[in-house]
Amino acid sequence: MATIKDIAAAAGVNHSTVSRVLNEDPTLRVGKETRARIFVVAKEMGYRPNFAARALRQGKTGVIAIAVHDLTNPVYGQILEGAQSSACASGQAVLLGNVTALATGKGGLEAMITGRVIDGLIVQPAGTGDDTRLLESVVGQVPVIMLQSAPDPRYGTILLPDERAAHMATEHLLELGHRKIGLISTASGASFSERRYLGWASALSSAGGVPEPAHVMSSDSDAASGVKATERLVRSFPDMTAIVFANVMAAIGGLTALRKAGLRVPSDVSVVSLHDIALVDHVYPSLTTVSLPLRELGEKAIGMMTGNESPQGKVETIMTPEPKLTVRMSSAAPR
Amino acid sequence: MATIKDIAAAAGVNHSTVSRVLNEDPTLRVGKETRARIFVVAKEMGYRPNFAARALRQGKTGVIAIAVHDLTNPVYGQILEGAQSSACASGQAVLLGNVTALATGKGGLEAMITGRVIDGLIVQPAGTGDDTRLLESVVGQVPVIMLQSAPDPRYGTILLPDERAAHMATEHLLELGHRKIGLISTASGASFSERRYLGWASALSSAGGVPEPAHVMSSDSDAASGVKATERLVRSFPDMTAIVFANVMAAIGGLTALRKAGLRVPSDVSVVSLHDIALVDHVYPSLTTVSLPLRELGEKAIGMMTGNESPQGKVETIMTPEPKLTVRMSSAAPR
DNA sequence: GATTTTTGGTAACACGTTTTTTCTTTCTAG
DNA sequence: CTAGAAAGAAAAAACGTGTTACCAAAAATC
Repeated sequence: MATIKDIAAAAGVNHSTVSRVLNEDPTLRVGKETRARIFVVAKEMGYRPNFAARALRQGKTGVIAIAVHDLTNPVYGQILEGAQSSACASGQAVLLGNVTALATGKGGLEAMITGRVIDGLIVQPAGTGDDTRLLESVVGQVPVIMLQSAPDPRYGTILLPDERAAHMATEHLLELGHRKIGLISTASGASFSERRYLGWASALSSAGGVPEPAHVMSSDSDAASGVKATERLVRSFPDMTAIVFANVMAAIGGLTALRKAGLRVPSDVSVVSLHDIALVDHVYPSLTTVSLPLRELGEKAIGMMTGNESPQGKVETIMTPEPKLTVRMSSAAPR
Repeated sequence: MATIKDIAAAAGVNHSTVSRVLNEDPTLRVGKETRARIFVVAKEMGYRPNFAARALRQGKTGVIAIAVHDLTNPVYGQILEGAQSSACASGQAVLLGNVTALATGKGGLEAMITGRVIDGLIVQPAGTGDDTRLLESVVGQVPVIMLQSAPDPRYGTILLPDERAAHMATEHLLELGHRKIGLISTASGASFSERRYLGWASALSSAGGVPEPAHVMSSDSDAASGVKATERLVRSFPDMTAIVFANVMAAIGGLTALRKAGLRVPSDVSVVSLHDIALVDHVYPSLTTVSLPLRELGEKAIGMMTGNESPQGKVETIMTPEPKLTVRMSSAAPR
């Protein structure tokens, strides 16, 4: 509650001197003991600059919004945690948004941007129409970083090593001896779906196989959608002996679908999924996964946003930590 | 980017008149056509009030922080979604915090509060020391609402019908014919753990049984912790034929533990859990659950915070929608 | 001894609102 | 016709910062 003027009065100086001392203005020359006195007084009065006043004067708030679709999805949760902790470390704050609500205008994001509440926006797109609507309405008004999206000069982009991870997942199945390997992909049209497809395809090719686009089914990143996509795949291609899931929530749904179809995992069908979350140890059978650096994705996004250059047009791919294969019960050699 | 002065100039009036017209100041009398002109000009120039300036003048920001422990837990995700959508509807924004980070001071919440960034704080405590540390450091500085906590005159409280839900879960098992029913509770000392315990105990009592405190094991609200608690329970009491889980993530871990212990669900041990999340359809076997109104919890919290009276000391229990039992594969009559 | 330079700060304004006060004009009642 | 009320709106003040411009005195230089 103490303002800069209270500090100034207590220290017996002008309030502008307090401001300049606390902000370490290099153009101000101030006596050694005056400076010390100001610091002491400010500390003991528990002074904190008023956020609104500072934001008004400086034209920025230090608040970054991050929009995801589905807060109940642990995959996004990890990204959020990364962003959150990274933002805290640099004195920023993270404002939480829901893509669907935002896109429909109900989220008030529009007002947040034009009202200069937020300094930047980070979006984890799902590859749906909502994403592009949201993007169109905000790009140019505020720095935007799209996670896992197709690079574009209008916004910054951060990518995961999707191709590499999908390649590793597929390779694992190939090494076990599988040859008929399907892919449950993420939303068609999304940039990361593309890259994961390429990883799957390249692994098959380098093993002498032929990647069949028909062996790919699209799914959203949730269990219910994974169920349906898996049902489609096993109905169309009953001879598949293994499936790569581009998203772990879809994979969890996939296990349900396979069970209902009377297929045993891994003896009838092996399953490998991207995204190594805690949950995969607790589904049955536990899922073999390839991890992706999700936390780092969130961290890097904040880093790019708070960097001194504008994020526009920048593209970064996260290379460390590398994707890591963790073999669990859902994958085995074909019978 | 258009300011109120730009609107004023374009409409040929003083900027204060614009402000009062747009905010519908009832004490202002203004000509019919002047008012109309101001509205038109404001709309076509796309005017939005500057957030910082308004916050500075009004002494509040319209931003509410909500702190949870674990963003990757779908249970908390539902609470967040409820809070988020409710906040949006009333023109507020939700700032996301992590309890652990906040408590250690690294989260910058302290600065957010003393800097008047946030108008209020909603905390979902886990019943750990972090919660109380966080609480002590902020209570009195800003309105606080604790979810699912023991009521206290210093903050507002919102409760779920925990006892009723736990009672229903236990009753379901009793009706199936079970008599030896254990409880995997949530963090000991937490207020909601207490209430869930009472629900379990009262159901047993009213069926003529005797609730044994030894048949209760504490677990945190995550799968790994659920594994350990379940192991302890089945090791100590191999004759249990059913278990009530106070938290669904613990239940998911519990399934893993039972499987490893060689116990079949539901033929050897029946399982019922609180919290009806999408995931329970996709574990094996699918979980019988009793739902709790989590979204409503988040919504109500925002409602209490934005209500005209101070939330301090208020206590509300959410009664609608009622807890609902959904029977799935994990519960059956004992052999 | 006069002028410049350095030291150590102060004074004032700007940021964009909201709110309170004040001012002019026009209507109304007596 | 005139006092006062009401209508319609402008002016000014305030919120707490940050920043630019400026100033007085002391010290250094010419």
